[in-house]
Amino acid sequence: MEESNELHSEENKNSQDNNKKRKLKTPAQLMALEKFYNEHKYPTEEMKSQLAEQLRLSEKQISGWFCHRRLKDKRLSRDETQANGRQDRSSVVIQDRASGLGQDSCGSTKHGEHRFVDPREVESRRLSGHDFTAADITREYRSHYTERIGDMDNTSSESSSSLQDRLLTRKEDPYDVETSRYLTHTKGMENMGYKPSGFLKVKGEAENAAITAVKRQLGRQYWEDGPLLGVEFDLLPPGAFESPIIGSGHEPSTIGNTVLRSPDISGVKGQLSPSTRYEVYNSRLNSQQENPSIMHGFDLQEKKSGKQLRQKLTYLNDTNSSPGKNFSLDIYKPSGGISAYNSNKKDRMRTKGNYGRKFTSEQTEPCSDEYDKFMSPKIVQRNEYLKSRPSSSMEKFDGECKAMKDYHKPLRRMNSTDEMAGTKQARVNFPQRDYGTNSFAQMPPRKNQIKGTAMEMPSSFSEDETAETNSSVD
DNA sequence: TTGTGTTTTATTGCCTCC
DNA sequence: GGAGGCAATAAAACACAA
Repeated sequence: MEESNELHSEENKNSQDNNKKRKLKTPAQLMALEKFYNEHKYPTEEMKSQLAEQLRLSEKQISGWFCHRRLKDKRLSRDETQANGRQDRSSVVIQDRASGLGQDSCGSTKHGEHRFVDPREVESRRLSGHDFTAADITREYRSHYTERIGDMDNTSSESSSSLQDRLLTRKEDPYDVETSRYLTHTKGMENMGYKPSGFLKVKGEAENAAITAVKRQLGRQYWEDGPLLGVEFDLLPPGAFESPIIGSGHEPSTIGNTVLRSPDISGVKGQLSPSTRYEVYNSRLNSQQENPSIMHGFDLQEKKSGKQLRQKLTYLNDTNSSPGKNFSLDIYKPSGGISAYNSNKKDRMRTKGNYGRKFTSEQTEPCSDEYDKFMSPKIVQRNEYLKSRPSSSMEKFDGECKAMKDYHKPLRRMNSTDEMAGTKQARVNFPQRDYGTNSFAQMPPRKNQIKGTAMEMPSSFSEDETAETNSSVD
């Protein structure tokens, strides 16, 4: 350990030269990391190196971040499991079994029983294409990128297990509608050749049974595309939440033969779905980029709204991040961990941490285009992905980075005057937006959306997107 | 403004695999 | 033995309530 200590001390010296205190990752870095994490929970050294270079972080930091990220996933999954354990022990069993496939993304070598499938092996296999036919890969990519183009979540067999787990183990919450929807869809995907691996497969089957049981208990017909478990809700007034959540937003989104509706959140209390700060942040950024002014306007008015609204919005957001919704809401959503996942944290489903953090002058955006890339409108990402998928993630990484450079050139920060203007603008724009047919990125951001940091974050809002947004409204 | 609680980041030690 | 990873821990950064 002496060596490592020396190394640490050396690094400490170096780092301390720069800053004695720990540095927070910038949003760009976080997004990049999250995105990469969702694709590669166990990045190779080369990947780490490139990532570090691109994000201007040390490889050690990268490694550390990934490690902590995996731990976070694991911890959250565990907590989630415990939370659900009382209500559905079978779920725990299933989950534990499934964890060997990916739930334990860290593939802890300490847990020998999980070693039979090393996540790294899965990862490498995924990378190398083993275990998948070319068609499977194609399908995976297709489902991956069409389900949520530009979305950080992933449906790949293992890398999203954590999120899937969290999403799929929530029996007690209304979210299960989405879950069942997702499972239903998963079935469909099986028919299409998509085979959920490991956890998804096992979990899905069991979950269906549980959902069926719930349906029976309710004694009412379960709506595949309707309100939650036989509960009908009154439509929200168009002005609710200062956003047209209802209105056009209730127009079902149609993808293929699947009709997806934005779930009615009225009357749905609490039971927030998992959401990482990053997710929140991401969703905020999505909202912001869609129309930065909206954020500010909303933020200003929302401060008085309190938790209730936050929860609703959170649910909205989370609902949209549910797998089932991903088919229509191609939102950049990571499969990241949860910041609020248990009873203790339900009320904490608000933005915290990084998203409100201010970046010091020392904390420069390592790759503003990188940042923009991940902030990029879904359309751009869709085009990116559909156009051509780079042979490697890093290539894609680079490509996107460059692409976004051009895309967000016209961006500039708003000054306080702009902000005020934006606030006004927001009030005008809000009711016009079609949340039903667009991603929830266009939904009203939550309270505290980019509080304080809003001005510091490079906006990806561009004229093109303005046009796009407006056109969608029209 | 301050105290408290949470999250993130960094560090360290140990373990397992190669 | 080195590399990579996990777990525990401390501390910083932050949000929020009083």
